[in-house]
Amino acid sequence: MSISQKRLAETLGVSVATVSRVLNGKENVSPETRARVESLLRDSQYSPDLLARSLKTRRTHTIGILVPDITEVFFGAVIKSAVRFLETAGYDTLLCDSDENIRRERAYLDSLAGKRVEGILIASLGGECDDVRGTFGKTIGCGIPIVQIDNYVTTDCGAVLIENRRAGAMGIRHLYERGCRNIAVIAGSTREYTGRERLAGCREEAAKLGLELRVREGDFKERSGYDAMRSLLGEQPRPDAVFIHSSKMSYGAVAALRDAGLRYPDDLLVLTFDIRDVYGTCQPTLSSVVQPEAKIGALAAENLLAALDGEPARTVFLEPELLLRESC
Amino acid sequence: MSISQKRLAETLGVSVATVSRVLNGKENVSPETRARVESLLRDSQYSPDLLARSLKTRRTHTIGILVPDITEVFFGAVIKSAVRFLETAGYDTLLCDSDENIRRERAYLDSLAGKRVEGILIASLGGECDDVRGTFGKTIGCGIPIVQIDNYVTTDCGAVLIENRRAGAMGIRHLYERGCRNIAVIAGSTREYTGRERLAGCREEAAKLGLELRVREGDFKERSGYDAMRSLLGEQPRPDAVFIHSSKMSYGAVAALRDAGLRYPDDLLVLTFDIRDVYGTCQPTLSSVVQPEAKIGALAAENLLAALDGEPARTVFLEPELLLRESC
DNA sequence: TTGTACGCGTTATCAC
DNA sequence: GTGATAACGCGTACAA
Repeated sequence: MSISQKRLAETLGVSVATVSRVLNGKENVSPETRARVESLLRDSQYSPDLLARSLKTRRTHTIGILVPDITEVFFGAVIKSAVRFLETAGYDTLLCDSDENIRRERAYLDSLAGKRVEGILIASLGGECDDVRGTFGKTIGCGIPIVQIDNYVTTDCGAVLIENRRAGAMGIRHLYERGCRNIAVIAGSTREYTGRERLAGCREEAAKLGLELRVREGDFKERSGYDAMRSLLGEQPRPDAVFIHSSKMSYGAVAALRDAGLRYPDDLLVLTFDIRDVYGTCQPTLSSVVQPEAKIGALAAENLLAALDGEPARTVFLEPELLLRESC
Repeated sequence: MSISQKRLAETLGVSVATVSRVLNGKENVSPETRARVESLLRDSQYSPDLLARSLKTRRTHTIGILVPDITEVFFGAVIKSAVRFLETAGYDTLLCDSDENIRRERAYLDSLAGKRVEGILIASLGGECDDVRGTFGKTIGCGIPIVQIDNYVTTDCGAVLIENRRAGAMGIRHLYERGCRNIAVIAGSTREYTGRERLAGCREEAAKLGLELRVREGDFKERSGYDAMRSLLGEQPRPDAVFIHSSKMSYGAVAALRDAGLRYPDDLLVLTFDIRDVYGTCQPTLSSVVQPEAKIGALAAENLLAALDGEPARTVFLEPELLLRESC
């Protein structure tokens, strides 16, 4: 238990109002009393009760950030960027990891609302549309602005994300230009927006180029990437390129490739997603479609703060980038 | 703004007390009134004000977790484990990333105290001892129990961590047994406990074995690992083994090795820290001294909850483990 | 310059 | 079974 203003006031023989004034740096307090209060403030372990303060001022200066997996490198970068931006703007952050669990996502959404955050940045797991509308609906109904990142599940609030179809198309086009005509895709879950869109982009581009696409669907995690690649390698003819739609699935897929005794880019080309791997830990180095994480985080935060000022939150689509290394 | 109990009560023609009773599932309320309240509760977007509730009940059921870098794989695993444990025990979590910044660590510590968390799990950056005592002192003075993880900076509160000296000794011993007599160490910052202890363990074991140790000090991050390895390779004779004390430094060091045209384990053996790399992304696979992350997280959380019940928080040292793969 | 009093949304105590 | 009402810690309008 920390001491309260009331107690401070009692021991000092002044009123709580005076203590409060000193704490908030108000002008109308005499230098002597101010000095006395500040002196006591230093050695008595006073810690202002932010809950009570927020209750009174009706402001928390707090933004919630909710992602499916905090250990995903992409999310880590986005979060750090957003948190720095918000910190500069004087906002505190509440970080939540739903662990890819839609129930937990909802629980966190309720919890954040209960904590009276002033806005939320969310990479939702997004189910069916009406379902989602229901989930976000309650939060928005409480007057809490939301900005989506990564996953775009509803038009009811703003979003900052890449043009995922373009990312898919970009990958297929590149592999085609490298001479591949027998391309396989390991897609993320099509129950999620990013999974669907990236795959749709691939299909569109393939259709334009007159290509057949072999598709496997995973869940964005290592294991599903491993299994999908294994399954693809069991087919004849073997694909001449594989485009994998998440970083973790890519690592799994590369392991499956190696376990099958195959090598990239010799036996087939490999194109990944969200892998920068600056230090070339994975050899040969992996080419990848990457997102501007820092820009996404900062822009989403900026967008959200604008929404707090009443502006309708915008939806911004950024350009994905093709990071070419050795794998294709 | 979400609706309040008062408003609900008004529209229903009952008192706030009744609404509160229904919300808290108290028995003494008639079935009919309960039904009426619950009905209204459903379509009016009521979200209980957790701030007000905590202010009144003087409980937040919230634990703060503060680490230097949320993207570090080790911390990610510890956090997830701790959060799950706390969730099961009915506790909420406030996640903070100090970004290796001691000033930010202190700011978060104050902020968490202000938010009236009931306990804190911290992997501190830990400076000089008195300094630290000052930092934690205020928090502990407020009656908030702390349990340290990873870094052990003060005896004033409990801790859950590995026997870091043993981890260092274990690594040197293993490399010695593999025939190495010219071992180099890339240590973490000796201004941090883990950096100091791991290095001390190495030195002790080396002394026992009659070995000279070549030591470089880094800051746990990739770049410093790269630079340290480069510097080591510039020396004659070249070391026959390198023991690197963090995962990120290891990736940097491996890159430097490769850039120098050398290979492990042929040209020299490599032993890393905190790298599990289940899918063998880095080839040849890296041997590593690893920590039981899940156990650390759960045990630390359990320890902290016990401290909330008045038990003095214990300090627990766990065994590091040697994960042997191909690199040594 | 300083103090008194009120209210933020809850829960809990006490009457009825 | 239900309704006033006090209190949690804080900021502030109003009085003094």
